[in-house]
Amino acid sequence: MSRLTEIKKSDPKKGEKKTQDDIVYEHIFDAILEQRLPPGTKLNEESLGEIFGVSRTIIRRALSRLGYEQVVVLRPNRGAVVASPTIDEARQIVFARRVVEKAVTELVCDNAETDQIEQLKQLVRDERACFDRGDLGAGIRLSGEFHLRLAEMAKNPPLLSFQRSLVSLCSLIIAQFEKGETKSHCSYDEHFELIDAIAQRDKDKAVALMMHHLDHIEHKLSLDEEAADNDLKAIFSNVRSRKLS
Amino acid sequence: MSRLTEIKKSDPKKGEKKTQDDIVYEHIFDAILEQRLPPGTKLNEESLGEIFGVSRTIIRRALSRLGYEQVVVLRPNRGAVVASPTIDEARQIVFARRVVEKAVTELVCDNAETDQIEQLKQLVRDERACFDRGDLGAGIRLSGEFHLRLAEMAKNPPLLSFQRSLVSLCSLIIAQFEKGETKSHCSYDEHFELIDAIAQRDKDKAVALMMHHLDHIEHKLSLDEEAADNDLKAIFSNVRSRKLS
DNA sequence: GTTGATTTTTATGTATACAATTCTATTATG
DNA sequence: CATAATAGAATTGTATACATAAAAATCAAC
Repeated sequence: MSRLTEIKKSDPKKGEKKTQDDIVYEHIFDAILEQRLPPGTKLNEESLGEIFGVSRTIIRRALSRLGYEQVVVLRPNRGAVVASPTIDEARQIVFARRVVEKAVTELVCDNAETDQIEQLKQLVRDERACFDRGDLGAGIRLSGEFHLRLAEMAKNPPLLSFQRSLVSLCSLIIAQFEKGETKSHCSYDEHFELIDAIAQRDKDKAVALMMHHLDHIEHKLSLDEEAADNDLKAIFSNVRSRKLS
Repeated sequence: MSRLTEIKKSDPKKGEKKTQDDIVYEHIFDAILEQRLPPGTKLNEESLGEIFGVSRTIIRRALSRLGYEQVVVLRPNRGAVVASPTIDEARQIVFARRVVEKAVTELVCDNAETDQIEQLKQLVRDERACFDRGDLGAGIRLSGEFHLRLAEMAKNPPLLSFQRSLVSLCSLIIAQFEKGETKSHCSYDEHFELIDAIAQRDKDKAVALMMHHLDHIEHKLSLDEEAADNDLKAIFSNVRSRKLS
């Protein structure tokens, strides 16, 4: 396999303290968020090493970090795969996100500065642009970044770190349970509403909007559950009329 | 340095799927929780490797996991040290814990099974025994385990993983800001009360008790802040009567 | 042809060697 | 005497080699 991405060792750009495994981590992370690496994909250490032009040491570091965030599943002696949460696990993840997002939203209403709010708006404009031009992958990533930016604005590093894990897991869930349907991704409307509520320092409204926002994800899960159920029933609809083995 | 702990490679005990870095991770984790490794301690990779009888590869894995949980601080090219949160950071950690513990407590009130509650009680009895016999270290660890057990009972893996990080950070905070004072560690009383509320499925009471429990930690921080302030004032009380430089 | 055992191959886990960086001690200089 | 510069030691970062465990392929027997 050829080296798609050469990592320069000495790239003395401003403020770049990123180490090599950070870069690999972010590339894989983004690829998962943008659904270029769908749930279940095996992540071979040597292949990744060749792709990024680094040794397995670096790849393993990046993978174990992703594993800690539960975005990939590390199976001892059997390598890493992109996580593919069940519907139940997805519900638990969304629940955890409700808990965190509520706290984050309230903190942001208290602490947000006006220029930060302006930056948020720009981010959502970018998000809208992506969806408009059909770039789903980048759109989903920016949608996730919106929520990460909120967590940053809450100025609580532990919550931010947890949010990072939850946002990527949610992107994974969306990737897994929302095959093909694009229209549901018009989340930017809700993002704009949320920003307005925050700008008005209206905690109750902002939290309500956020919960409503999460309801949408959860609703999809129920739909999918029914669909899967129907599929199974369809697949085995002939069982009763046949001899069982 | 001698090998304090030999790790057997083939120890086919029941259900033991622990890999070597898990074991190293837990040993260091426990040492931090029990305050045998005080905040600020440098964690030298080679020394740790000799102590545990493994190569730096394993040690680095364990350290980066601890770093991800923010229990140790990883400074690029400069090694790992046990985290020593400032009072502000401590407040943020306690805040995050309020958020998680509230959710956990409510979930546990809904889902706790009677035999789990009995196990909890036993745990707190053990905790009390530790403090009674003066084993602060083990007591603090069991106190932390009480909260981890609650998070397990909430049956929400993402919340549990976050709780794990927060509990160890809180132990660190207690270690840092509560030097010498033992009497404050009579948290087991509050733990018993909390168990009762859970057994009665009284959500409001349980949450209130939990918040009150966390108030105690936060109160310590304020005390310590004042103390530090007083110390500084005492140290420099002679400045005004002296020539400055 | 299907099943099961055995070998071969591939991938992961761990140790080690070397490179790059930071820390420390010594010396030089004002 | 303090400060700066520099050489050396110690420590971390990365690549690689080897050990070990899965997975795949081959072959045997039925």
